[in-house]
Amino acid sequence: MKLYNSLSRTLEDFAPLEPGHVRMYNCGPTVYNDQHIGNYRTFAFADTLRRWLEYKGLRVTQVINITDVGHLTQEHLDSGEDKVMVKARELGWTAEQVAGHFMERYFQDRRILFFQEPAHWTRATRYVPEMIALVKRLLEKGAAYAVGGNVYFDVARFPGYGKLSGNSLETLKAGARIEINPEKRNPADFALWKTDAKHLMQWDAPWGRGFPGWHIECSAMSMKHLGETFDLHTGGEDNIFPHHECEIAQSEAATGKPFVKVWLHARHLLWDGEKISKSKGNVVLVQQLLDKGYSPAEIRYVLVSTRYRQQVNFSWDLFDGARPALRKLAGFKARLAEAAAKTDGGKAPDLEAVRAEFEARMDDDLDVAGALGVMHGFAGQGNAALEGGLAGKGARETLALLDRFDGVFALLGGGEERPPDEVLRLGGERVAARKAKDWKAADAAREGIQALGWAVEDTKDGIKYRRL
RNA sequence: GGUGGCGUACCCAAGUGGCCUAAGGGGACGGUUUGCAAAACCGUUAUUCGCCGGUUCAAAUCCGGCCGCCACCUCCA
Repeated sequence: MKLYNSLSRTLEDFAPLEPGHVRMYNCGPTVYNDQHIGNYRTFAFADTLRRWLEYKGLRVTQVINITDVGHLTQEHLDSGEDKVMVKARELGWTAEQVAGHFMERYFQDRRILFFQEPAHWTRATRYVPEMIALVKRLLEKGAAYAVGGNVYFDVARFPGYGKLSGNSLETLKAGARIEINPEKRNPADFALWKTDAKHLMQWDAPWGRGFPGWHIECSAMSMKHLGETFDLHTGGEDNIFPHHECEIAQSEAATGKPFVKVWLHARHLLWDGEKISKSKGNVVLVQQLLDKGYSPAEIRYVLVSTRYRQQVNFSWDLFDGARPALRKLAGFKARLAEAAAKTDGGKAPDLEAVRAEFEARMDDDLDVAGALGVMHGFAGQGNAALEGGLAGKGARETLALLDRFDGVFALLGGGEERPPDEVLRLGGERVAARKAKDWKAADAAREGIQALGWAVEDTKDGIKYRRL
């Protein structure tokens, strides 16, 4: 399979360092706030990547980090407060409570959206000793320096600095909006450890009581669980610089080995043409989508259906379109399940050809849009085959392939929702009325059901209900 | 100022040198089916890929210029 490596800026054939076993690290959320739909797009990409690797028979060791130490923001630089601290003050909570609360909300959303559990959740606060050890190692190698209780990475000592982002020390200097910090040897030097008595979260370190720099956590945690060189590292495009650039610098300076083989970055999504941000008031949460009546599968469909490397512009229209699109696939699956129980008959579509086409799409840097197109074409062919009498063994084989595909997207797993009792009661009335050919009463029952937000389908196998 | 990316129908989106007079989904319209519907199936909906040049037997796909949009360089998925 091919993956687009941000580091080489080319499509590369991917093969894990250890045959059959992929080691992957996903940059996760900073838990000082609810994660919005844009965040979940990136997480959904990582989830899909893992599912695809597993489809291909590879074992995947997945690590997802949780940044539960805040990091300094521009507007709070003077006060020395980070995001978690600001939030803690707003809510009157401790930093731990803030992180714990939003982490729980994040986990809940992930369950709702059918994300798989990683092998390891790495919370930054649980890995401070590893970070300190890594900082020590960098100091010993002369790649970092301590000054006034702080430790900085010395970018001038790492020639590869800039290889991921395309920046160079010169261009960074030219566009510098970084305030000059007299402690630093080079303005691009970044903090590995900050000594700060006022910070809410502090740990003892050889350089003073304080807190770790942002970038060091990912290097320490990923290398602990995945080794000094591992296969895949994902994140949002905003992580390319400075975060991932700095991770590469400190990791490779410490080990002398390549850090990550393939870097994968998901592009951001916009909402109605604008970047999602609190100040624009366009932050959309998973819970809001659920409240509006979109199902988890519909949300997932929208999140996943545009290729991760493509910037996407979200709007309510996209979510509205997901229901009918998904209905075709879910209806196909339900019909196959019914036909599977009957005696053999009809002719199945060319399953081998469909499978090959689907896999070719996914192998091409996770072309989910293309793969979904194959699934829709498959549903079209399959439905036509069912109309032509496909049943029994052929239906079972067709269903098995559909299920196999869906293992990658997790869109069709949810069972049929049971309609409310009132809908079922009216449905019973409609059945009786139709039997008596009392069309007026039958129509009235249908209208009543529709008023409750449900649709009916009169099939030869009985009445069926579907959410509008 | 520097760095990276994008622009395909009403909307979303695949395709990156010839199977393209451009997948697929949504929407719209017509047909089959249905008591009427719904669902399903069949068909129609871009001779054209931001604009202008160039390379080539051949370009949405390569090159140059222009226009527009976005991201990063500061916390951000």
